[in-house]
Amino acid sequence: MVLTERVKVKALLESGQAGSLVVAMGWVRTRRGNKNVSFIALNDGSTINNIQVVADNANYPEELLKGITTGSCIGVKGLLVESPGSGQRVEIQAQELELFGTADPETYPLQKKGHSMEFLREIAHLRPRTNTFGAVLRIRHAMAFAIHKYFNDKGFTYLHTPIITASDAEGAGAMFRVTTLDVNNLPRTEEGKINWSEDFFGKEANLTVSGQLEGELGAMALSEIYTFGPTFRAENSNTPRHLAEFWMIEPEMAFYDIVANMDLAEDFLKYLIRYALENCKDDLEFLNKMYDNELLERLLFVVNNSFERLEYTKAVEILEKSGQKFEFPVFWGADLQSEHERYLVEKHFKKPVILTNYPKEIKAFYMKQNDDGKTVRAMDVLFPKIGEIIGGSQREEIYQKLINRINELGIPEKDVWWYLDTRKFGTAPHSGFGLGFERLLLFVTGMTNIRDVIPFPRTPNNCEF
RNA sequence: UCCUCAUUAGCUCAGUUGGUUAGAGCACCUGACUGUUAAUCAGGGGGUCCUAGGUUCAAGUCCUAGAUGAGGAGCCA
Repeated sequence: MVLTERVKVKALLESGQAGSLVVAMGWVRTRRGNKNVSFIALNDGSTINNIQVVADNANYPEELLKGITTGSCIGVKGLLVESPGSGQRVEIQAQELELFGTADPETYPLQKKGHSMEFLREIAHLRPRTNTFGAVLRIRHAMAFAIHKYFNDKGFTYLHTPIITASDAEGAGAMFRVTTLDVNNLPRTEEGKINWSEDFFGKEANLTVSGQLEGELGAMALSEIYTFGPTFRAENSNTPRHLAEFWMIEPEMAFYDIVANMDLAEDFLKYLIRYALENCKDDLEFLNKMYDNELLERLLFVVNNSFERLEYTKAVEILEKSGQKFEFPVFWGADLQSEHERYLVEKHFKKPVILTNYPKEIKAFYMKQNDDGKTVRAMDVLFPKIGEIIGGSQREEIYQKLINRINELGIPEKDVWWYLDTRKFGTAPHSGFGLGFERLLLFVTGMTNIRDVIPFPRTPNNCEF
């Protein structure tokens, strides 16, 4: 069988050109049949749907047929014909069968029955072969592509911010250290401290927790940029919404105020969800059927309704008047807890909410200070079930205000001198936000654990595969 | 990291107030069936009851510690 003759299953199912001789290759999902005939459900990952291969057993050696079990890999050459059976429009009447790789049914872990997500996480090297992960990974790809398309079409420049950074001022959480020093024999200074000047970069280095600060440098030249890359947080977070290694999209725009920032965030999210609805129909329908009957409805609702925009102060008032009993008290100045956010999104407004103008004490140093002296122009986009999907702000562009805040917080100027330079030379009003890619995927796929929307999740105590 | 719950066959789970030889469905193997759709039907094999201690005449079941997993919380995207 000639490999280059292969046609993808998706194309075969869509072609409807019955009568032509075709070659298909893929992994066997099930084989049924009797003494005379075998029905093989074949999948190559190009679509969630399988193509049915029909083989007359008499035409093939018993050894070959015996090897065609769930999980094995085969090639088939045959006639694409209209299927007499119900359940599929076309099927392949096999003329040649080639067994590329067997999968011993006694030891192959995947069965044709459904498996728990927990079990599949333990065999993450094989789970892409399941319907669920095939669907999730195709949707993940579609969303990554749509993100680039959206920004490209809008004239944004894709900026590659560094993954290794020596700046510890991002303040977004604990970092993973990057070093080439021998950890069993660390060089010491005369005071007995570790001598980082002997390390690879001549100073302490870590994996990035955010590309934002460098993103701002790009925006101060290219006007509109975005980053899309891996991000690392060494927090000991054990939840269905956190990963130690995740992907983040961070647009940063000169000449955008907080309102333009919100407009972009809302338009962006709606574009992505609409893109999924239009381009991942089969996969979404599968997920809707198998996991979450309200998934499609929820996606359509978000696309068709405007997000609620609300100031932090108003949110606190609503929560105080709600009569709800919360575990954590609500008062002006308190950081909103999950239960508060969930009440606003899922009970009060029943739609996505954008909260703005938070107290400056609970937000990062770089956020634009309001004239009231108390709040900053932060914005959090809150989604049902997911919580915070986007965090962003207008940035403080006035040098003196920014440096005052840095000093208040005790951030060493020498670490961020290059960041401060943007405010010194040709500063501009600007804004940006960060979208957690896997959190977006949680929402779009209806999966409930973030470890199930990334191929190989990294979490505390888990770095397998 | 804290709180709660769980861990029994390859997978998903049942297992009564502690009491004989630990069960089911699916998967797997064998056989039957001329077109099946998570095929069906009959039969068969398969167990470190998470680990280590302890209580007891007797522990899958009770107690202690640990490991692993899940949910909630915190941190955040």
